[in-house]
Amino acid sequence: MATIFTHLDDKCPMVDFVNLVSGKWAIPILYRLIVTDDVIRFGALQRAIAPITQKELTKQLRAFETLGLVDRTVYPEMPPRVEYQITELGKTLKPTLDSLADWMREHREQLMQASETNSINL
Amino acid sequence: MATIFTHLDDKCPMVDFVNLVSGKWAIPILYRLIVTDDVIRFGALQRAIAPITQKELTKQLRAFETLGLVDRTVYPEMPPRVEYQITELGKTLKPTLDSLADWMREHREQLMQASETNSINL
DNA sequence: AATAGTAGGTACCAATAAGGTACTAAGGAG
DNA sequence: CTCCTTAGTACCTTATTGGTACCTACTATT
Repeated sequence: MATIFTHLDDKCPMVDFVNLVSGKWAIPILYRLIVTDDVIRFGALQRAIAPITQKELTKQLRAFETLGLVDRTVYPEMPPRVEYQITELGKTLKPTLDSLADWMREHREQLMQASETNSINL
Repeated sequence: MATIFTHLDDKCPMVDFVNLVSGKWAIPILYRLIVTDDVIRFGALQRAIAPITQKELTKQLRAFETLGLVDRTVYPEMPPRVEYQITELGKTLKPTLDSLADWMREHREQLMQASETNSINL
């Protein structure tokens, strides 16, 4: 999951990045919270990032809370209500993730075609 | 590893992204190839992205080759020589990854401090 | 009144991904 | 002769992820 400081070296900021913000669903979760730009409940978040599992979403959100990227508010009701929101620190990732989303939208077809013609494990 | 198309939906470009460009070391590898902007041998690449293992680097590079993000040239010599280079398609990721590297450099201290005070699994 | 659905988890087990050696090839240096 | 080189591969162990089932207590349907 998140944050193994075994190799936080200056050599490569990306290695630092994967050590701090790791996990398959990390970027999709942060991106969804950023584009929402408001509080969002756990269930709504999960549906937006489908097919992430509850367990993974919980684990990642807790890690992001620890890093100060996400705020978590629990309402002691039944059934439970928990609201999440991107922090100011988390919002500083917006330009970067917007850029990544644009890149993906622009090159999705080409990438899919390449991997199909070169036959990859489906 | 790379490319499971089970859930390539339009809902979230980031979910598409993690399905195409997946793996812990994917971003560090692409970033290193992009900043190098020239051919680089397997060993040099591995040392630059330490502590990645040979196996992981090989696996990811093959996946990127399939996606058309990386060129691979084998020289039938002994000891073997294999050179890798980012493609034009791969270079289109440069602004995005530069932005991510800048973000990491700018917020590294804050993130590390947050995770230390909030005590995370080391 | 008994069941079904709700939302945010947790516990447990299976599947997958990643890491750690050791091994290979042909030649050159010591 | 032995060691060292490089880009892998094979084999095995560990870490991460996914797939159910279960819990809480209230509300709506049957």
